[in-house]
Amino acid sequence: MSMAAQEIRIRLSDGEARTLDFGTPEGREVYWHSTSHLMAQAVRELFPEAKLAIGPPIEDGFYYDIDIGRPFAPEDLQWIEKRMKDLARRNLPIEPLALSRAEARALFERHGDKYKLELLDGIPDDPISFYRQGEFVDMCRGPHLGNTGQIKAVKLLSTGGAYWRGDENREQLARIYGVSFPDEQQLADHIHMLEEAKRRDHRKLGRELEIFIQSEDAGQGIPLWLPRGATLRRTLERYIVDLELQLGYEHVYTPPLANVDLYKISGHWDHYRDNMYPVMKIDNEELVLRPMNCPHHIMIYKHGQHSYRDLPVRIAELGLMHRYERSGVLTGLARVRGMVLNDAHIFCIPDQIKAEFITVVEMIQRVYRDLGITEYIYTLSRRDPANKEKFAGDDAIWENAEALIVDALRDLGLAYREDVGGAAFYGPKLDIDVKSAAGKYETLSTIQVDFLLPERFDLAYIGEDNKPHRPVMIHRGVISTLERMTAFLIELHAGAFPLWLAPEQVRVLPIADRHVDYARAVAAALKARDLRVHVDDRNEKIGKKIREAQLMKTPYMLVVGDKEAETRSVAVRHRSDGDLGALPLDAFADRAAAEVSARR
RNA sequence: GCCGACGUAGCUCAGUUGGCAGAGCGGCUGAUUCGUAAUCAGCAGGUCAGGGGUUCAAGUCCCCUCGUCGGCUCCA
Repeated sequence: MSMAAQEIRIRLSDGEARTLDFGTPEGREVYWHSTSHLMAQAVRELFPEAKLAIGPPIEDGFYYDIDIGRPFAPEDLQWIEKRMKDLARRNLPIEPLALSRAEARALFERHGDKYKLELLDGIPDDPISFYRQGEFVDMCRGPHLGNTGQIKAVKLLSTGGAYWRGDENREQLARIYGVSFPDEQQLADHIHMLEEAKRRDHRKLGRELEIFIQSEDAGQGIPLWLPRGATLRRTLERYIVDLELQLGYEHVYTPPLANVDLYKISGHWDHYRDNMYPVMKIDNEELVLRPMNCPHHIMIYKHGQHSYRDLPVRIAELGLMHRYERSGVLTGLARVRGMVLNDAHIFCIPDQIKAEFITVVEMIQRVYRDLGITEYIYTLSRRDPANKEKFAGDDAIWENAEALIVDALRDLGLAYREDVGGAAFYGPKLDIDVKSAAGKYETLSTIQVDFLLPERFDLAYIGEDNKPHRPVMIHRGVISTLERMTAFLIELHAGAFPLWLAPEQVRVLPIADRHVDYARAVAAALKARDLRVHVDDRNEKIGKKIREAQLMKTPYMLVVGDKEAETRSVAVRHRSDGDLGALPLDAFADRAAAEVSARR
């Protein structure tokens, strides 16, 4: 992509002309917004009955929600795209236009534009800002490009359903997604990037690399981990548990079934029931599959008395939980119905919150470094002071907690976004959103301060004054669920996991049958160094064995033949660096073991 | 859950206007013993997602169910 500024000429609703750079978020926003209008114009010409809803720019393109009484077919997109190109080529001026409320209403009524009429009712202005290009007029705040000719390269990407105003009880509209650029090469690069994301799709790689499968018979949203996937998962489990033990967490095991009363006390039964499986009545109990682990950890905290000297108490678990997710949202390992969360609950004195927060953030940074995650942002979710009734606890507690978090973030020197009103009902939180291979940010880690559950479960510690006091809970998840983290890592690394995570680290490839014994000896020596190694002892040519090891993205392939067997060496091939030449077996073992412990 | 598309061998996919279910890879057997991305030959493998219907005849047309994919809504 060209680094030079790409100037685009725009026009504000008052008619003033300005220039923007397509390379900036504002520039792209205007550019794509105008492209969505161009698409609406094309659709209107091809489908005169079409009722337009909304057509905003999004992070990587634009969409327009349109009602033509049926969904769009792929062929429709071709026609629309072609018409858009014609309209762009005609280089129509895009001009602002002020219409009075009455004029706007008359215009929409003439077209039967019921969605626009509804939007109009929500806009207080009079007159109202419109833009016109050729025959086409759309209500819009703007700004827009000065003319359609600046739209050089357009691609309509996909269609889908969308509810009017995002409300599933209202009309279902047809949405068309697209993207556009000032230059054909940029479009080609963008399409290439989309293909690359598809190539990395963890569902595709998960099957090809034998990480997991889905079984129709086992049920929806219940992936089955294959041996190689289980090895990857076990590596993650051991890594995170060891790290947590080092950092002063105590690990526990609690079962995924619970008496529903536990979740009635916690409030989940009221707030979260739609995501829970129904109650199972057995003997005299009503059992549920838990959607979260917190109440179990609270039971463990409550089991004994706690002195202020013992706090913070950090209870951790790789906790199995089940959540009912609507069938349409299930996605490979990324969105499932049964999952294992890297969960912990820190019970502390209020003035320990800041220090605990800092420790958890530092832990997350370290874990990301080890996993190869480099791009992420912090989001502080606060209470909305204008909407206090949605949040539990009094002002002083909230103000104090938010101040502590801000203070901690300042000590850490971290830039962060704020999401006012995004807090959990029980307290403020910090989310860490990680950039995925597809370029989208998703929340993998979270740290939440909770004043409510200690209250509901009547938790206490004994203070210096020999009286009971209420502790604060911090809920924190570092590596998310093992399912989602695995999906994320597959896509991040395109299946080529760093050596320490690779399910199969080394594959030994004997050249002929007479080298199999030596190959097995090599494997045994490497296993003794805790390396995960297999021997490909099939009667196949070396080229084929290499090809298949490459396709499985095996980090190291060791070719062994007469020369190597005689000198107790291995011919090392790396999956991305190629043939590295021969090394003494011990030297290779040292090199690989060092690479594993450095987690490179 | 809603809208749409799709579902053929373990995997990737062909299969004409309805007329005998196919290929490559993989698997098995045999030959071959080979030096950095696919050795050759033979064989086996199917309730065409499941159920119902139309028809002389259904992988193909219609209906229902299940699942997958793309969206919406929601989210670790």
